[in-house]
Amino acid sequence: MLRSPVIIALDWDAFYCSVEEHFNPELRKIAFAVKQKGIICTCNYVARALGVKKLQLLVDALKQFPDLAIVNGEDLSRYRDASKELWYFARDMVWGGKVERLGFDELFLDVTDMIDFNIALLDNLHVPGASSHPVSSFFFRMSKEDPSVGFSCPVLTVAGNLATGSLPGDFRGDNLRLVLGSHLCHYIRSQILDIKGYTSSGGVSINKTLAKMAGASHKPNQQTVLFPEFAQDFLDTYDIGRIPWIGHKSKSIILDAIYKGTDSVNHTMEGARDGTVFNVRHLANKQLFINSLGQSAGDKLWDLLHGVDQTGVQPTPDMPTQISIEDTFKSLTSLIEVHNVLRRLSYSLLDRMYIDLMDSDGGWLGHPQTARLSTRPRSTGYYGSRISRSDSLPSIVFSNSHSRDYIVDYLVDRCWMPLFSKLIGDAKIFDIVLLNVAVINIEKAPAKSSDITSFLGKKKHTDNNQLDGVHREELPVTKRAKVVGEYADSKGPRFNFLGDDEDVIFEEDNYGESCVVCGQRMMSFALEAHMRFHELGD
DNA sequence: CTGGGGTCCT
DNA sequence: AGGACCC
Repeated sequence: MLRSPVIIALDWDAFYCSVEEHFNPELRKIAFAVKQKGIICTCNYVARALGVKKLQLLVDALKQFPDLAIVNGEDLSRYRDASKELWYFARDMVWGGKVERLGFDELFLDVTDMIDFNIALLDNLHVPGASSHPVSSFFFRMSKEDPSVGFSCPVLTVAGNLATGSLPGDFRGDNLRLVLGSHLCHYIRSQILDIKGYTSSGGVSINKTLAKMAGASHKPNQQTVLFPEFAQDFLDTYDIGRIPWIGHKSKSIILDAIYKGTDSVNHTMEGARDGTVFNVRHLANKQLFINSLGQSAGDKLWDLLHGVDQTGVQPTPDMPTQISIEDTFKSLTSLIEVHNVLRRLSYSLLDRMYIDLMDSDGGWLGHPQTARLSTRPRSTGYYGSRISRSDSLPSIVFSNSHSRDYIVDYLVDRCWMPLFSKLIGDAKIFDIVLLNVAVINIEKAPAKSSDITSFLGKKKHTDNNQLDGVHREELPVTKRAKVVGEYADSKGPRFNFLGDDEDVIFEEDNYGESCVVCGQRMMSFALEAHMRFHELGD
């Protein structure tokens, strides 16, 4: 018999606020919001009770609620740290570590194996011929090895809310597995609250989308189970735009396709078209979805309307696939301003790389291959659209023998500024409201091994790619010996100088820079004044 | 006025 | 390189 997965969706309540309350418990009692620039990105439940909204403009909220306390949340470090801690904590409880993170505050847990193991234990208690399991209390085991690790739960009842308010016809098969899932969900949430101090909302169902939507239906600090026999009824009342993975664009395309040819006067406003799942299901069909959205997306979204979500839990890797730092401004119009911002962003980016890509010994766990610079021009395209340019990332960022200052200067002048020139092209005048620096294409470093020869044989090619010629020439010869020494110690690859046989003459200090405007070479510290010269001159 | 991040697909 | 989606 085909068994459905058991998926738990967890969502930390008002996450940024919870983190701030963790640092400052006084906040717990008052209405406060976390702001980023001119917007309230989230607020605690005390504030929500007053009517403060998420994503509300800060000025509007303060007009309406003059006493609302405001915390600046533009620096995400605290939230990122807390997010990682909670993710690891949850992951340690889930067999096989099958936990996927979505944003900073949501997790998907595939607990199918844990449920199946415990269902087998429950079945051993089953009396043949009896219509249901005879036990009202059951010890759910959280460890295969240690039978004393786990929790007791009443297996004849569901923990938390029911998505449609009704119980399933029977408590066997997949339904029983979801009932166990609800108790597991409750236990995991209790552990997270008791040990980490964070409340959460939980959803339990047979796939990620249904679990996520179930969890969102009762907040905060609650959980909800959605049995598959009620999934369609549950979904049918929702607007399609509220189904995860159906965004504004897809919704618009779908409704356009359905209402194509109807009187546009009557349907100028989105609200005039019925976008409920029920309505869309009955007015459209799979072929219409595929025709308007393409085979892949059409197929996927049509399935979603029917509670079918084939995407399993994809365990989030320890290393991110990209790291980016950005800032927004009213207006940035001069190279010197851009230069200064890129400098500041580069320090943050380097710090992030040290935190996310290094092990405790200072060895690199992964090497980004590409640097990407993104901007948002003031008023071209729709709001939020970005343009970007990328190039290979100078390997000096992996150096442990250069100062942070040196590496940042190098990055700004040799990487970000040239990319910025490429971005603005021939235009001498620009107006930028966002700058984002990112390192992407992060290649996982080979596992540490004492077997140097096999390691070299495998990594020779990529290591050669990783080392750009400029940097190779600039490394002082004393560093070269040091790096090779570390290499032999198998601390993980820094630079590969093997195969580079000829002796290179290194300059004492080769830190000259070229001005991106006129190409003149100068020391980095002179660049700022030089840029100002250009500003005044033009 | 309209964050600061992320992932995956095309 | 951009665009869709998520938070």
